[in-house]
Amino acid sequence: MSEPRDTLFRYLTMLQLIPRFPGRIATPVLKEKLAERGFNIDTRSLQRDLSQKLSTQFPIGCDDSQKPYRWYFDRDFQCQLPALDVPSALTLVLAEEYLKGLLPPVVVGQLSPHFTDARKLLDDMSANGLSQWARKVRAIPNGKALIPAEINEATWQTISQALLEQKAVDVIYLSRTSHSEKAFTLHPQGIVSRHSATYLLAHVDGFKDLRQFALHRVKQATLSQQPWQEQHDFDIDEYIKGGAFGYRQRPSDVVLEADIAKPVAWLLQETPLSDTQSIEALPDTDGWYRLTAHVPDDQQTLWWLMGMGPNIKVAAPQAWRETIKANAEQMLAHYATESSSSS
Amino acid sequence: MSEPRDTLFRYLTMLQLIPRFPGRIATPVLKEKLAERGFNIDTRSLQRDLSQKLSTQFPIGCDDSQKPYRWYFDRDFQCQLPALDVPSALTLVLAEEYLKGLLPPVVVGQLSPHFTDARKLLDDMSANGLSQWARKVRAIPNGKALIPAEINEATWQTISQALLEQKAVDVIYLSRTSHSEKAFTLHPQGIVSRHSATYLLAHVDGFKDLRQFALHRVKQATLSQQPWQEQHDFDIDEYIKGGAFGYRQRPSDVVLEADIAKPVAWLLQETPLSDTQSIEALPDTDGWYRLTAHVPDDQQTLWWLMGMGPNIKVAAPQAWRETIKANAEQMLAHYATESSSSS
DNA sequence: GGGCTATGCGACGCACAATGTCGCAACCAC
DNA sequence: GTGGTTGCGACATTGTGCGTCGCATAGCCC
Repeated sequence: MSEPRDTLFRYLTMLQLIPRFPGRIATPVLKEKLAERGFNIDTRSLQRDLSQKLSTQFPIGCDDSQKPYRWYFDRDFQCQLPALDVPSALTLVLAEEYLKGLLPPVVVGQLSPHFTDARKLLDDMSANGLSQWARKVRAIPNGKALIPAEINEATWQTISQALLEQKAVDVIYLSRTSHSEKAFTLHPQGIVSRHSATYLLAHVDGFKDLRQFALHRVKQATLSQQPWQEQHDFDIDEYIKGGAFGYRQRPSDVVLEADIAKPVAWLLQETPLSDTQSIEALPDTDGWYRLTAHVPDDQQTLWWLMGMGPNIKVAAPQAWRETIKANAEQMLAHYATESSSSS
Repeated sequence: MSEPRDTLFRYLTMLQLIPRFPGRIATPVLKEKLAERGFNIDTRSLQRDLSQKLSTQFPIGCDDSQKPYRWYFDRDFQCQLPALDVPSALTLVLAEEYLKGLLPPVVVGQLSPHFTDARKLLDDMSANGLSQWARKVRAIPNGKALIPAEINEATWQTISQALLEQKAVDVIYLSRTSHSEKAFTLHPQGIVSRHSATYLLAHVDGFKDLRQFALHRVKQATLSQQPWQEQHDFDIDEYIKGGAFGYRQRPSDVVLEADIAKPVAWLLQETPLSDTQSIEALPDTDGWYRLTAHVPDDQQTLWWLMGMGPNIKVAAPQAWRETIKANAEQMLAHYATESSSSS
């Protein structure tokens, strides 16, 4: 079934099968994969295509140190098939600004071909002055950006691959005290990215309990020979809600009632707390409003409320009110004692 | 210069020049653009390629209601040239989870071809059970996720394009009080995305001052005939630092000194506040540490400190200490009065 | 309506590009 | 050495990419 017009398509398939640099693919493997997809082609043709057609027109390299040659794409080459349009490129730029503070640099780096692609498009477009756009677009992160924990590129590659392909990994892990390195075989069950750190949820080989491993403390990771052990009843959402990351959440929502100052009212009118919120002006107050909303009963919401400081007075639920009050009292106590006896 | 092996390359260029659906491109325009890029080809060949080669192998549509036919890609088709690898796909999934809470849905939607691509890869990969990965990966946002303000897709397209191509726009804008719609001609100077709302910074036609326009209050936007007015000395970072978004920042850093409880110390050891921070255990305290760090003197940092509540005691700078103390006092005052009057 | 232009499309034919085959060389394993 | 695997140059054949021509259709202007 070597229909003639297949040529273009076959080239495209080849280009898709050749991985970006850290990866490589050997000629016979490529032939095999092409055959799987219906392109039965002679080995010789493949060789010709690679060494004469593709590698002269594309940033494709060849590792000819071993005999079945290995082919790979330049690390940062990228080509979108329908090219990016302007709005998408702008969105990518915004996305990058946000993600830089949220994900470890290496992980964002994983997407760098996309981002550079977007930047190039924008640069090319405003032919007059280059990088005009860079002076015009900003993302202001939601909270304070801590410095994301560095993780090793190879680690990320291995761990993410192991998780998704359901394999075990052998890791060398730096324990929290930072003094002892230990070797484990882990059975990955999930990944949670939170704040600026990323954690692998896994069983240690031979144990039943799930533990968290900070990826930036993994010194080395390789796919393991051990068969992967699945935890059948694992539910990552349950796990998180269970409080494992300090985000305990009771299953049900609560009704939040609070008085809020004008700036908060404005903010919430634009970006509501929930889709059932109501805000009503309070009479006889200097610009205060009554807020009612169904919100999840979790740590995040409580923090947000506390972050608003004196601009918000929580009336219900009672528990939150108590917490906030106790919190303020404690803080005050700190500063009161500290100013007199600051030892 | 019709070197023979150009064919593949020409096809690729064509595929890049054909825009995704909302856009369309007419055959003669395509010919023109190809010529610009060095592909001088007969119109007939172009037509043949489009109607016989590409549109049978790719999700490409044709609007033949008017005579110069218009061609376009299916709305959600996407093809990465070096195909996505597993780690990149996983990163995209994480990125999407974060961005959903940060950018308006339509803007994230702009990237949906990328995300669906990633999901498809992951689904295909774990051939055994579909969407395995979806049960294994979570991103926990940094702060409380408010509901992102909805904006109109056409609005985003028009505004972003106008900003980047330096054009004026005619908009119909719903004023903050939500009752009156007004028509303006705006001269876009920048876009700021913050929390879950996105703002256009622009001059109103005929005025010199810069104003903020929330994109979700723009009811309609079209490119204007008016020539674009630039504000030459505009610097978006200065503007933001000036406090326009409630993030006043003094130019210099300050030295933060504070006592922090053990959990905070752990957090900061993993994801530091700044690259100069030091954390030392305090003797004779039950797990408290002394933190010293150079941090920017901005609202964000102050909020973060306040968010830590009683787990952190700020010693310097003095101004922050006062602010936090005053804050706690005010809050306590709220609850003290309210608990006596409202219960 | 007539003529002009722009566009799409079928047909034709030539040149040359794509591909399979063969033979040889290099390398590796045993 | 021997056999298997892979890369590569050469060659012949096929057929396809592409320019060209002619015709049909649809506007547009006088």
